Amino acid sequence: MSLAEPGRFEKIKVPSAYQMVAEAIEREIMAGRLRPGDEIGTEAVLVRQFGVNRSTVREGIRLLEQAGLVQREAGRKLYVCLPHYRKLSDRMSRALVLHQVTFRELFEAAVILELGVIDAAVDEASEQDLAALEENQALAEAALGDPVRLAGLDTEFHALLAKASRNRVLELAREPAALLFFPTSELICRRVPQGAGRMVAAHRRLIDAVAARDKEEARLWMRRHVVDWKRGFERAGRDIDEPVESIFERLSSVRQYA
Amino acid sequence: MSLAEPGRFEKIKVPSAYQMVAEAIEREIMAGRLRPGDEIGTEAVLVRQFGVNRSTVREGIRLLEQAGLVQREAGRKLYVCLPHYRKLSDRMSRALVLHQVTFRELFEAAVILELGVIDAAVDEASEQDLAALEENQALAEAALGDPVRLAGLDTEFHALLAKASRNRVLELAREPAALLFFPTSELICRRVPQGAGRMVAAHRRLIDAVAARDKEEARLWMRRHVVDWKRGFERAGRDIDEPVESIFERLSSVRQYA
DNA sequence: TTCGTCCCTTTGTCCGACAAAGCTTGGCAT
DNA sequence: ATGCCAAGCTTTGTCGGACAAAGGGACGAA
Repeated sequence: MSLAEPGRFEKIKVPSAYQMVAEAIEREIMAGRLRPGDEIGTEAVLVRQFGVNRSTVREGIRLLEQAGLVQREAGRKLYVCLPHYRKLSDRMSRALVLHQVTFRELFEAAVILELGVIDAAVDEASEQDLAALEENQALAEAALGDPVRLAGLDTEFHALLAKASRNRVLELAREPAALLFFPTSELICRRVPQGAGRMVAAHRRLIDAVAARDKEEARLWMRRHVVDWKRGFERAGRDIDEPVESIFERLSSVRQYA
Repeated sequence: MSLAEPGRFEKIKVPSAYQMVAEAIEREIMAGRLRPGDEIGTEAVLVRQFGVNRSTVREGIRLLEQAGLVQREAGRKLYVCLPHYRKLSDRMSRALVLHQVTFRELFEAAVILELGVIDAAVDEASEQDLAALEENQALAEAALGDPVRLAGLDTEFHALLAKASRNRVLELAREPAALLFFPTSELICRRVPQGAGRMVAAHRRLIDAVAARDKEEARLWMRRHVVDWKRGFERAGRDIDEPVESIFERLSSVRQYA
């Protein structure tokens, strides 16, 4: 029996060399001594600096690469970069799927998050934000018969609203749920005849309310919009208490690690 | 000029072998053919299955390891595991810091998220949840003079509330912000004399309101509690519009990759 | 100046090797 | 028979070296 058992002392952890390489570079980044855009030396340089083998350096770099802290440009130079929201959100979404969260959890979180977003968006949206929303709306009205395209535009619509909120914390908080939530709009638009029309109509009202800085109106329509999703989901014959994993296959992007 | 520029064609991506190894294993996990707890073969087995070198397999495994999809037990067997919220949230928090979000963004998101949490907690909290909150409260009352301990208990209090909401989507959505938000309570408790007392008093009211299933009361005190944080923050001489990176050093956990 | 070619650098992959730490097995003492 | 211990096998972490492919730069030709 060699497993650590609870007791007087903590289990001693011996960090491996590749972990220490990753941590060392990460510390430089978090401390601001390496800034996004800066180049990290070549593998050969790192080998000399850390005094470990190139294989070890490479394994360490893989950790940072996966964390989104460094990136290779076209298979070449290695440089520091800001972890991109989308990538992080993808990971969170996968975690939610693996934890078998239900559509109900997703729905209830979406109500809270999207209401919060619309509140902030009414206060903060700029002309550019409104223009982007209008453009999305125009595309959506032209795609009323295409569920796949429409679902994509719905997802984008809410992402644009989140950006208009000018609150990146909120933007990041809602994204994982959104990535799982809105794609099911595709299912709804296909199965429920009036679904697409109601969705686009709600978007119209939301844009107008944001433009008019009318918070009450905006909240009202956002609530209707999200509740519509729930109704459509049930009308499409799905159970709101089923785990989301059932529809996840189509989401798994091929270029997860690219 | 070899950089891909926007134009007629998408950039061609050539996935490397180690990425394909990671993706292949990830697909098995996401498809449910490998379940949490299952063992993944030894490196030698993977070498034979994928027909690539062990170094390549190892680099692929590093990606999965960092993604939290696989884990090694005591440096030995490799097995599939559920990505843990805490680890994902750490990563998100770091991203927020690197993106230089401000305390204002953090504060406004916290208002929305914590109000959402308390709403759900009032509906869903079980006896066990309440017992855990009471225990936390007892410890906090005994630690009124210890800012560090108190800040930790405050963070835990809100995490317990989130768990009581029985909504894992919400729980995960709030955690990254919480990891940055509540630790500053330490600063407040140290600098603002009445800070600690007000905090513990608010927690008391929150527990009671949840126990009484009184949503209005709970929302009221949660709002006061969070606004108190903001007031304390300003009274401690900090600017709400400064980026959070300024206080991040103490958060960077040493065993990020362990 | 612009273009194409050659050469050097760097990455991705492969091969082989070895020490340390787990696990297994077989023998030994009780 | 049961329990303990040591030797041996397995697996991981690390190392050293090697090579093809692709990027980048220098150099010369048009």
